Amino acid sequence: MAKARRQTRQLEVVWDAIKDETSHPTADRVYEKVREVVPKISLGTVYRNLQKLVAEGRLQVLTLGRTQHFDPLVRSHHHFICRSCQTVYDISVDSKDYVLPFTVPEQGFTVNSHELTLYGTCKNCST
Amino acid sequence: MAKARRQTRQLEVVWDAIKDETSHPTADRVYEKVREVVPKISLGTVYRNLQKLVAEGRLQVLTLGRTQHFDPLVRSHHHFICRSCQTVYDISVDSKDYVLPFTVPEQGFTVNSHELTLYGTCKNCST
DNA sequence: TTTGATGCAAATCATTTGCATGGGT
DNA sequence: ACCCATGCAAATGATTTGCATCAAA
Repeated sequence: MAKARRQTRQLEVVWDAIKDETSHPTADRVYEKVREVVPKISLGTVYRNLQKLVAEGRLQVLTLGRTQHFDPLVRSHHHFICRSCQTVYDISVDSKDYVLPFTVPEQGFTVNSHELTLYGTCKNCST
Repeated sequence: MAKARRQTRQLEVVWDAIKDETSHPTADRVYEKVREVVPKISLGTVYRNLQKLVAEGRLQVLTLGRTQHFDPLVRSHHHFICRSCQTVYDISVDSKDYVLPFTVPEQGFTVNSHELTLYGTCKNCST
């Protein structure tokens, strides 16, 4: 049987806080934002709900350094990270002509997904 | 003036421990290995020397989850991570014609490097 | 001798977890 | 009522850092 999914105010508020974010916030950042609506929410609950959303495929996780960033844009896309200001930009893959034919090390390997990250300098930091 | 580079036994031993590794060891794993040669070395020193090697471009860092893995293979290559056993495989890029060209979000962005990671199931885990 | 490198332990940072209580269903 | 979700605080895991001492140069 499927696990009971429970509709709580906290989960709803966490989702509302991130669903339209394009800034790839950290859990802590989401916590601050959510606190404005539900001041008594705990950081642990924010983490638990973010995990839940990730498990459901409603969020994607991007690890930068040691910190997780959450990203509601789930359709296939890549990231551009500015080495100067650390800002993460989404790169949508409209022109899929850019997804490449992969060659895997040996026979017997199956590729299910991939992640492409570009590093460089963004517009703002190019001075 | 260039910073004084000091040749220590610890740095040498850390390098020796990792220079031919293909298993993408963590700092802790390197620590264990190095201890066999210099039992009194401290974990902090291992971290400091790994950082040093990374700064010099002799090692590459690969972050999996919250943990850094170190990789002496510095020539351009990608990674294949098995979702089942978490093993990291190197994929060398002989034909570099294989990722570029990139389309960046807007004008004014400069791409210096990129990282491509493939996820899937490796030979051993395919049963 | 000078001062960067080390060993040790305590500190930090992000995240997770145990447990008693609260609130969906 | 059942039992998942929450709040709180303590625990964890990886990495970093302060400081006195050591050892390359």
